Amino acid sequence: MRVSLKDVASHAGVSIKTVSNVVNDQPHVTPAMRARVQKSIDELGYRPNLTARHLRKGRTGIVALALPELGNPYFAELAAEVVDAAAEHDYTVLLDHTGGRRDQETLVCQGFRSRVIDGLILSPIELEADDLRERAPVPLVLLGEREYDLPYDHISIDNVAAAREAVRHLIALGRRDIAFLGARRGRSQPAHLRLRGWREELDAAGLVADDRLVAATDGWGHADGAAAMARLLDAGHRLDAVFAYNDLIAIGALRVLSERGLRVPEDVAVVGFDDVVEGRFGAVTLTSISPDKASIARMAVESVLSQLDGVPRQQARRIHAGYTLVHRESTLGHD
Amino acid sequence: MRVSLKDVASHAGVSIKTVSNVVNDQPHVTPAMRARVQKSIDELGYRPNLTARHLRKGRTGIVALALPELGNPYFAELAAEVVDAAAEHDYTVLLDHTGGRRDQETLVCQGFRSRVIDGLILSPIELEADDLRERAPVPLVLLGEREYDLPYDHISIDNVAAAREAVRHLIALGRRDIAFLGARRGRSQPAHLRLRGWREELDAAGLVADDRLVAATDGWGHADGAAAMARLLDAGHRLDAVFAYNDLIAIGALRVLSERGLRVPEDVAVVGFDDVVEGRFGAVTLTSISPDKASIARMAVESVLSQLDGVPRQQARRIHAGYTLVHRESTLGHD
DNA sequence: GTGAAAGCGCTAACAC
DNA sequence: GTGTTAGCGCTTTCAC
Repeated sequence: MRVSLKDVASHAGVSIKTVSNVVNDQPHVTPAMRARVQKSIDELGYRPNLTARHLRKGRTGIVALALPELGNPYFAELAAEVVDAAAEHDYTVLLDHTGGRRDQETLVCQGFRSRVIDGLILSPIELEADDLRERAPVPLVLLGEREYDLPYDHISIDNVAAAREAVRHLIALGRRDIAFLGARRGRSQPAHLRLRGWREELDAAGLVADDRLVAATDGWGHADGAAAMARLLDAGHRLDAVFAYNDLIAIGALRVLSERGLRVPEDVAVVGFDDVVEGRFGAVTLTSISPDKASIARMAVESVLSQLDGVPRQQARRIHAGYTLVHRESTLGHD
Repeated sequence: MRVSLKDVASHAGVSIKTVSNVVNDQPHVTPAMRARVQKSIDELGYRPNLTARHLRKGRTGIVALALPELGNPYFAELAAEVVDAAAEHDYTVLLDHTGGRRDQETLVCQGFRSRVIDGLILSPIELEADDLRERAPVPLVLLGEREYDLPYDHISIDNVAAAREAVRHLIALGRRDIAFLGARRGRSQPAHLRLRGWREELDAAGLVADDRLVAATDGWGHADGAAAMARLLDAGHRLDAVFAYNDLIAIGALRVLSERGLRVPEDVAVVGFDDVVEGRFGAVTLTSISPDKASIARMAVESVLSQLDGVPRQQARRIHAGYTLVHRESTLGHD
């Protein structure tokens, strides 16, 4: 049977309160008393029951992280950062994956597990503002590209600016026919941010943003990128560069390009988004937008914890994390 | 303020117990009563406090998964499977990463968070048997390649057999000088299983297991594989095949091979281990041992839950999950 | 500085 | 079928 505070108290011949004081490092305990209690704790092998503590304090020390999919290394790398950031505040992370499905995302927000987590960090894909009409039962922070007009903090990089920088880089290389891979198929959202950045930068450069060079995908994996690239090539449109929604799509495209005998970057330059490790080790390393994952994670955790301490946000904060464009072979050529 | 069972009870004009019965779907409640209580629940927006429930029941509904690193897609993919497997039993997953460091692994086992989790699934790297001398405070299941003589279930594929199959495949291709990439540098463990499989199969085929063709690495990432491959090539040993400890190392090696102008598989055939998605989309797709991640995850969760229901294991079970060798371009040649 | 007692929200005897 | 009550292990006033 497990040993409780009470057991320690009677073993040490003191009251529960005193033991509690020792356990919680309260100041007003005499050193002698502290030593005596500590001895009992050690002998009995006492360990505090966190569930009970949490019930009492109203906090669990757990924050949930709900991501579309762990299989995508970007999210996996981000999850690792969140775990670290949370650990710095003595918080642990409960992991969910929603599959990017609206029902799952809604469920997670509306208090699924609400009483066992202190807060939620969510990276939504399909979630709509309506799904969040009623206030989330715990502090909530949103991550990622989707934007909502809701009173929740939202942390992301400036997707439009980042996309523009990627396209600008391609244009500077002399490319003119720049495809976009990874527009969402069948989503209501009119133009997501990275696609908008692609369009804006092309417009700004006086080039045409040719919709025939926009390839939609069902998902965001390698296979989706490969399929989209193949479709574009099969359609016979001229193109000399590709800007992909993310690295996985870009890498899928790279594969098809090589199968078709097209050289990267000579024939087609490619830029991805996310800077996943995998992009640094292909036959052609991938130029990519590199979001500052560590600071995204840190800010997300801090947002949750500050909401926990203070009043719930009336006003959403839109926080932009940093990013850089990392130049690699897919736009530079081999050394 | 949050609404509790008591609030619902007084609102509906019934006792707490009745509300509890409704919430927990107990059989003996009249439909009329059930409807009335449900109405109050809905109006008040009641949601059960899981912490309190768990304190009472002694279970939290949470199982921890401690992995070396999420950045490695194998672990990320495995984590996703564990989340799914746990969900089928209405369990959720608390994620940890240990960084493969012994102190972290020990901490996790010895009850770090023990009172808030019902069980632990751990994939150890550096952990030694001594670190587990005193019984873990919750049901524990071990995953992965490390083997211990301890009373805990251990789930993995048959690493020796799988490695032998990989090497056998290489030999069948006519390769004779088969390198092993990814032996652990500076670890006490004399021969880990995949290395042993490499050696055994070479012996069985009457070939020499040349230790000069064994390249140690510090870690298990792309960069480690690239460095090891480069070292081997620089040393000038003749080799016509590579068997890597995992896919990431193999992919790093692939990169170096291509930089050096060596063709895969014509000059050097390569086999990896893990079958991560990434290996299916490189310029050269990667032949790999594919562990049945879903069943590993399922068995791990089931082991924890069965220990929770029954008596703690006196006898460890060593469970082997299935695997297959997936043939791809790195040993087959382009189509 | 230390002790006694209340109560966090829930479940499960047991009584009605 | 439904109500009453004790108590899971802890923290926290409030006395002493």
